[in-house]
Amino acid sequence: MPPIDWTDIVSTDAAGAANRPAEGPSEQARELLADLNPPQSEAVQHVEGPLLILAGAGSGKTRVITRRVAWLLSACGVRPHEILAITFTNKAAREMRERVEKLVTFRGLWISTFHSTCARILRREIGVLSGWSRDFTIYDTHDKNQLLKKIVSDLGYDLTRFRPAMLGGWISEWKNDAAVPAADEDGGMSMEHEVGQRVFRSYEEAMRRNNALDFDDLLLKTQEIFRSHPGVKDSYASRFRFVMVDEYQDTNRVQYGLTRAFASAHGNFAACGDPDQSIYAWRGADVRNILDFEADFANAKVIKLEQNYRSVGNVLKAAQGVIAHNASRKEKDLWTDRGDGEKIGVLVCADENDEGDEIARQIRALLAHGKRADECAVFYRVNFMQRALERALRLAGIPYQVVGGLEFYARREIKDLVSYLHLLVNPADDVACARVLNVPQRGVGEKSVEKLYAWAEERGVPLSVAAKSEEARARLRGRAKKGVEAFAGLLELLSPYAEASAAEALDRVIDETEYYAYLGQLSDADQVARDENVDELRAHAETYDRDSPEAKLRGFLQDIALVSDIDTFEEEVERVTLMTLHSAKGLEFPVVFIAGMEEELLPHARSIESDAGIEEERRLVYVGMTRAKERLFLTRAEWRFHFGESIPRIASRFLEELPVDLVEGVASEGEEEQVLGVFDAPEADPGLVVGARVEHDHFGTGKVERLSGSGINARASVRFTRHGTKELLLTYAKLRVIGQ
DNA sequence: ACGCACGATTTTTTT
DNA sequence: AATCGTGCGT
Repeated sequence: MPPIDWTDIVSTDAAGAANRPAEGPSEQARELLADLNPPQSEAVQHVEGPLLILAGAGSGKTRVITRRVAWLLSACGVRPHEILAITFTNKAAREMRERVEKLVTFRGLWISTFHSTCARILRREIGVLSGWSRDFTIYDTHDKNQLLKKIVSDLGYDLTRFRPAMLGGWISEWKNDAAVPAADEDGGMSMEHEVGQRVFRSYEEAMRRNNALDFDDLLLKTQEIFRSHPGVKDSYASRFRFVMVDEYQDTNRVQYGLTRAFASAHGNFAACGDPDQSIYAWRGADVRNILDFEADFANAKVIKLEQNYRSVGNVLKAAQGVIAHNASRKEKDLWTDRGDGEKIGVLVCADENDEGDEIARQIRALLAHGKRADECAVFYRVNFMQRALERALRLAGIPYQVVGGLEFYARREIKDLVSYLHLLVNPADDVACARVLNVPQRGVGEKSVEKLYAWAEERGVPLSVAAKSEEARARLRGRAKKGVEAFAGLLELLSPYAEASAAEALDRVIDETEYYAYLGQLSDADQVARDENVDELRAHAETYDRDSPEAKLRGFLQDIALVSDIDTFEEEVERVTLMTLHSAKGLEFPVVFIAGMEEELLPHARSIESDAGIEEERRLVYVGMTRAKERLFLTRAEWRFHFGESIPRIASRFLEELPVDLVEGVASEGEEEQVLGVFDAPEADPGLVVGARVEHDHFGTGKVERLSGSGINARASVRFTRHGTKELLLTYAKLRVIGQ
């Protein structure tokens, strides 16, 4: 379909066009509907009023959303800046933008996550809240824990009893519920909660002093501004005449409130989601948001998308067989007109290494049958399972990429450099300052940092101000004093670069701190990797500058604060993908493996006590299974290495919920493991040698130029008379030898 | 101030 | 098994 230039359709009268009734859709706009089924088409053409799209797995949801955006722009005279589309990840946002761009050309459309949207709004509006400026830093979980650690020890509590991560979890819960912790049965507040409350208060004060916001704050402060300054809210609400939220089943109450605020002026709100794929209740997502949609938005139109275009019948039926066991669930009829496909492979393995090897073996067989590595994915419940799988794939020589796990931006060297950058833009950021004060080593130890902190706190000024103050430095002596002086000089030198482009500022920091030299003297096993990571960060910055030249360093920092694991996932590369089940949401692969189908892992031990917990785990399995287009394998191990010891495992209850007739390769307890049928490499034809003339069903006759690999990976390079040279996998391409 | 050794603790899932 | 934090010795 050729791109449509919406400016042509909307006409020259840009200001008035949006308020006029839509003219009949053009020929080109009609093409947007051509290949849609009736409910999809209806959803795309819905313009005014609330709309709920209940989209089953693989039902073409993304296609509907992108088409609807294109439809609004090209057929309804809506201007791009009047649309706000919220996605679950930045990656989804990027993809949606690309897909809409293929249909219509536009500028100024807001497509991003809740967090990015709020960050963007706050950069403009946060001035109305006292304490924060537009240069605020976004603290990630690590930064937050650092700050909490300092607070807990300043307040004199025991860090092993009150772990920062645990307190951080509580604080997040309290904030999002807008509630203080509940009292105990006996009416009093437990010691834990009392400490928690105290830490909470200190934390909030510190965040204000540091001009910092955590992930929760991004949403909450936006909401707060909308409440206290209705004018601000109205300006956004009237601007965004059309609001769309994807993955609505995974929104929390604050996001729900924000959604209502955005849609308050026009009521043109479209939500899209699937209650069966709600997998984030543990971080506050509330399925009621989607279940109560019709009650919340009067005259809501509800459209169900029930045709699955993704999976073969067996995959879909198996997934439905599992999800049907959820009691609290609305019935749904998903169907597919693709064939049944293969049965679901269930593999029982000895231990986690065997499980990895088994998966690697299956993948090699699939590769031999013509699949590409990037068509395969392996999902798992918890990150630590990644290691055994990686080991097996590496041993088998199968290229792979891991999504998430050890995050790029969590690495030490990256954190160091990014902290310098944050400090330039936001000198009040004490967490960043404390981190880099002695990086590279300047002889400034813990004691000296404490002295500077004390001086700063007496005056209520940031740590960086203390470092720059001669008066504060007078409290130090010797090497420490010299070191802080050097640090202050460095900050002075770097400060103009707060206004520079991301790459310029970063390069300046790297040069002035002699960061590569520092990494060099760091006697460290993964030194090379650290260098590479820094290079990668520089490349990131350069790319960012090129893509968004006006955004500069500030924009870059905001961007990288909000990247998620899945955002770095590359689909174009020919590699097997390893990721958690949570990351897999919204993706699809021809071949899917789900590893670790064991009790206490899937369902996870921490979810096992409550029915709600079990049901969420079941939905997680459902999400994983429905990612598969053609072939699905579920694996489990009978022993697994955990906490340094081998532990016997029992099969996941979800395996028993699979419809028996859709499963192959099951080994019941104690029985010999069966091998699934696909893998045996056919005997190689002895006449197949370099120089042999061969015939292929598709490419006709040709001559063998080169042979490589062996067994199921044996390949031949053949120059065909009519089709040129092709590299063929022998187990897949049936070559007949017809002469020498 | 810094390096090393020991011991504790860890594993949900993520914006 | 591996990381992280603590405490001790230099």
